[in-house]
Amino acid sequence: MARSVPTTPRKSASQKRSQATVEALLDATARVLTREGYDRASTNRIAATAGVSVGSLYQYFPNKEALVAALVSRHNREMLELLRNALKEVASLDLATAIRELVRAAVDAHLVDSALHRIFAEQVPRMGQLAKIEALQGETFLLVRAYLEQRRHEISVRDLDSATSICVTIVEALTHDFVINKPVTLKGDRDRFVDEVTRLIVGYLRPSRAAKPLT
Amino acid sequence: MARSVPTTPRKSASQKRSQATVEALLDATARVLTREGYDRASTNRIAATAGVSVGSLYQYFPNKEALVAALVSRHNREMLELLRNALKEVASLDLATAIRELVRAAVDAHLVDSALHRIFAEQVPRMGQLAKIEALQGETFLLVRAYLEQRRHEISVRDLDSATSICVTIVEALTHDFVINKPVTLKGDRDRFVDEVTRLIVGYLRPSRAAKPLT
Amino acid sequence: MARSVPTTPRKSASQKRSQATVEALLDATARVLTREGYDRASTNRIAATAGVSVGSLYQYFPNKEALVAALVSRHNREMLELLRNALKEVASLDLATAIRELVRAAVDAHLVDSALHRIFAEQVPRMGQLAKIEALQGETFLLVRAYLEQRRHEISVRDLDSATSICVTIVEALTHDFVINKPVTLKGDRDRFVDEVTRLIVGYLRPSRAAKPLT
Amino acid sequence: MARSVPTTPRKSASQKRSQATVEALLDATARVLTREGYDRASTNRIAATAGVSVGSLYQYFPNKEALVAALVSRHNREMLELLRNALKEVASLDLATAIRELVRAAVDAHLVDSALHRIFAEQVPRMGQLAKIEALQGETFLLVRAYLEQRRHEISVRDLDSATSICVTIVEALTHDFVINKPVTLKGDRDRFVDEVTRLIVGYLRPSRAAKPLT
DNA sequence: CATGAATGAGTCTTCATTCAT
DNA sequence: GATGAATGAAGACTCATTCAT
Repeated sequence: MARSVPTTPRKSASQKRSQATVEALLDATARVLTREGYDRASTNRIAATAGVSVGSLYQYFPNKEALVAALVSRHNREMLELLRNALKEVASLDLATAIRELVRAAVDAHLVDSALHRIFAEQVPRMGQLAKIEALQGETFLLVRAYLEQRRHEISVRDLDSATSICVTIVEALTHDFVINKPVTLKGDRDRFVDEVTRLIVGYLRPSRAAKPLT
Repeated sequence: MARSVPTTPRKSASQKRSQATVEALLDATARVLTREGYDRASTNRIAATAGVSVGSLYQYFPNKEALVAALVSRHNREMLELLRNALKEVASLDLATAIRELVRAAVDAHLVDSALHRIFAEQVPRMGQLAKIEALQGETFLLVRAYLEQRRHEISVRDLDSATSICVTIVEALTHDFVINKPVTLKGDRDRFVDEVTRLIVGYLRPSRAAKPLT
Repeated sequence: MARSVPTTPRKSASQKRSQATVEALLDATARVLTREGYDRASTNRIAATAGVSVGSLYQYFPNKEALVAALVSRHNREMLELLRNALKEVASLDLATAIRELVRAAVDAHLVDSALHRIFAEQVPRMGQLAKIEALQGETFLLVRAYLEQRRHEISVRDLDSATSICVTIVEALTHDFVINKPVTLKGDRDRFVDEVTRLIVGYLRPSRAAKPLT
Repeated sequence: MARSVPTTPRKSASQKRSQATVEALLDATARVLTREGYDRASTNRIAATAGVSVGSLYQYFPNKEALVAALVSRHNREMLELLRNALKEVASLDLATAIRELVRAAVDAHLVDSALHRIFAEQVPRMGQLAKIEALQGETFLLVRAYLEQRRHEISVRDLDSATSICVTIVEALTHDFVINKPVTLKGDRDRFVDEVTRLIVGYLRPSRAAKPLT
């Protein structure tokens, strides 16, 4: 495909141009999405916001869904990055401290672009290729599951899979609620929130034998 | 909403017919919503499904949003009803058993019409319906909060508001996930699911003093 | 579907209205098609020309293709009508005279709306449901075939199917050419044209035994 | 079109490259046209298929129309070539045998690239290409007319122009139908088809005196 | 009150063509 | 000359809503 004499700068120049366009489109999508909501985010509006023609948009994304999917991917990648880093830094700590740090990281992740995250959670139809949203959950599951595996000796639940799934769902839900709705009861008190969630998770993973009969 | 004490039989008759039409429209909305998704649920399609003209639809609902809002309300009422009943039946039981029953009720509530519930959760917030959904959360919060208050002596958390909020959010998220996504790890094993969630909640509300140093 | 008290005038009124709209759309399609050509005939333009909104167009025709197909149908029906009448009037005549009249009818048929016919022949893509264009050929084939069958004794070709097919194709092609291109050689001389074609066809169907060795 | 006597080798080399590009573009156009149809044959797609950039396409052809026109020309040239050859080989034969060979040649001509020919016949007239197509008809007319002139003594029709026009139109129509639609009645039986058409034409050009009163 | 035909703004998407590199 | 990114006008089609009957 590359013809003769395609001086690298040329190719790289056009590559850079393309990439800039794509970047601009994703940014515009995020902006329009958060400012106008999913339904009012038309491809024309997005292109205009990106300072690009609709034609260019369709040069890079086959349809609106793909565009949003790409943005979701990018956002997910950013959030996962935070989780990965947190897991690294936490590797040698004891469970409780580690969990606390991880919860803190979860809050940070949700703060990356909470408005956008809210749109994703509330408005983007989970259909077709947009199932990518769930992919985040999948990756998260695997990372957390690996971590817990490694801390197996500090954990007393039997089924690690279920436990992982539960923890991930819980932290996601609570963090989301905390960041998005700022629940009246914890309004902004981030430390108390982290404490509370940590206690919840640790209590679940490492129930003291003293835990009384449930019947 | 239902006018009280219909005076003349004639009036009541027409009221009954109206009521039936409204009912038919809501049913049709639910059907179309679950079968076609929010985006393809047009008022024309809904009216057709209800066996009514679009004109009639607009006789009863000023716009599409109001129609969906009414359906959300109806659905919420049904789910809350289950919760209220469960709370009554559970009043005299000890905390752990009670929680178990309440979790079970939560699953039942999500099974009332899980497909519809999914649509509401994933697509409806696009509209101004957040209010309605939050209203459900609000009512739920109040009911649960009242129940926990009454069991205060069995609960060792300090801030009952936070605890309520956390419990409600958790149960909602886990139940939703369980019903909608049938997580691989618990696929369909409802009893194990209920056990696990119960243990989680009880452990959180009534931590054994034995829960030792986190460091 | 019919509700109570739908006084026939009402129903018929709206039926009349609908029908008028459909008629207007088909007329507009013909006009736009002949004036602008197939490619420039957009649904919006057609609707505008019909004095109707695009929405109405799509109320009656699922897409542009269907609209054109309906017009083709209508046009075909008109042309076939002429053929049917001619066949009736010709039933008792001898073959040669009959053929002459039929050729004349073919010319008339092509003159019904020759501009439109030209567009159909030259510009309408023969794809999808537009295969209806060929349906005309099919019906024509059957009618002519039936006629020839009935005149079997005056015809000396062996395979009546082939003969029918050939006659139909020939007459269509020549008539089309005559009407559309007014070939220099016969410019407008309709009687000479009819004579010539008649001689051609009759010579083919009823070759005199005297026809010399072809080898 | 090919410049004559390329002087310098260098120039000739680049000319050869240009020529190759043009050839590639025409081939690609034919491929895309037959595979996708006229409507979906975009210049971008054609360029891509040719392994060339759109820019290059526009270097050689001012617009899409010119590109298709060139392809039509090439195709016409190929078909005419077959006709010319057939006329040469047939020069000394008697009329009936000659006609038979010419009809055979017509079928061959239509088989050169029948898919492409179909597209030209059905879709291309949409553009200004009618000229090109009529040019083919024109050339064909002249060639055939010259041939018939030369066989004047074997032909008993009066107006040779009309006769030529009719023969050309007939053979084109029948052959086209035979090749494209494979009429049920003659499905694939090429020899019978050629026989039949030959009989038709010869009967028309050389009617035996025995052909009786038409009245 | 019911009906359903009509409306038309607004969406997504394509494609011939240009032009900076 | 070649490249291919960018353009934007234009087209097909949908749908919430209105209103004459």
